[in-house]
Amino acid sequence: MMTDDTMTIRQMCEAFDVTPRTLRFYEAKELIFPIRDGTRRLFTKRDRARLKLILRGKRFGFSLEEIRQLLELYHMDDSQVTQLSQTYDLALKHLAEMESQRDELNEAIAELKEQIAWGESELSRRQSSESVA
Amino acid sequence: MMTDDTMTIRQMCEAFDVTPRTLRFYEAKELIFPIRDGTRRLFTKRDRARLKLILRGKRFGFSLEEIRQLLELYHMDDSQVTQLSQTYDLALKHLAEMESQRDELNEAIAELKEQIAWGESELSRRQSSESVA
DNA sequence: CGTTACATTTACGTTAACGTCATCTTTCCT
DNA sequence: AGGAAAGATGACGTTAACGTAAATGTAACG
Repeated sequence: MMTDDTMTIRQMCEAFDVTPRTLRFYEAKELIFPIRDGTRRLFTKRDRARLKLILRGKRFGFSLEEIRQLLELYHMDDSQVTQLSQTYDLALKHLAEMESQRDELNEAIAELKEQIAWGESELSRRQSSESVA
Repeated sequence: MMTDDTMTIRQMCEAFDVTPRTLRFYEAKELIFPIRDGTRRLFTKRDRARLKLILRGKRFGFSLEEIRQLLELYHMDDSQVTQLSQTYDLALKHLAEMESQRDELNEAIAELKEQIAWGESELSRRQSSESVA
């Protein structure tokens, strides 16, 4: 098989819409761990799963460091499950944070919708009086 | 009345848990417009409403510049309603973004819950075998 | 009137998260 | 073989969002 399930840095960039710099940066920060083919990076399925979570975390406003810690929960090799309970606590904290963020977001959406409705009425008002002016 | 509905910078800081530097910074960036009593800043009800929206926007990962533009929708003096439709479009874009963010957040919450459940089962497994080891 | 206590302005410092060269191998293609 | 293309490694630059320190002003209190 040629497709031994790894991807080059270019393929990763296109697949996830990031730059090579970003991927190298994430590796330096120990968020992903591409294997090496000589000097080149090869990204595994695990790296892709992690990158997906990283990008999502970023959209939620988490820092890379926070994300790095959360990734420990998702990708725990059965060996170093030592800090599991600690990681578990962290996950619960994040869960609570995300749920409250969701609630607040729903609230904000409702308010924004109200404002938009007001804007719509204003727009139509101005349009109907336009011919008069 | 002593309480002419304005607050000092200290009161603001305690009320919103921010530093003076932050408030001055937001003023410099034209996100809030405290009035002056001589050289001192006095924050009005309008400033407080805006600050609340600013802090919320930040929690959702919006930049201060994005927030500044959104604030135009919430605080539009009937005079310069000129760019209303432009602002209105921006609000719709943000609404869509927020709704999609909410959906994704719900998805992430579900996944995180799954992981936490897995973590729980692992923890109990390790605990039951602890006496054996 | 002196001294705390809080404010203001100015300006340089800091951190996160990359961007942007410059330089050097490695690889692939004809 | 020999260039073009892709990848790697520094190293310095950049932006946002404040932090922090210095110098100064002013207001209230005993």
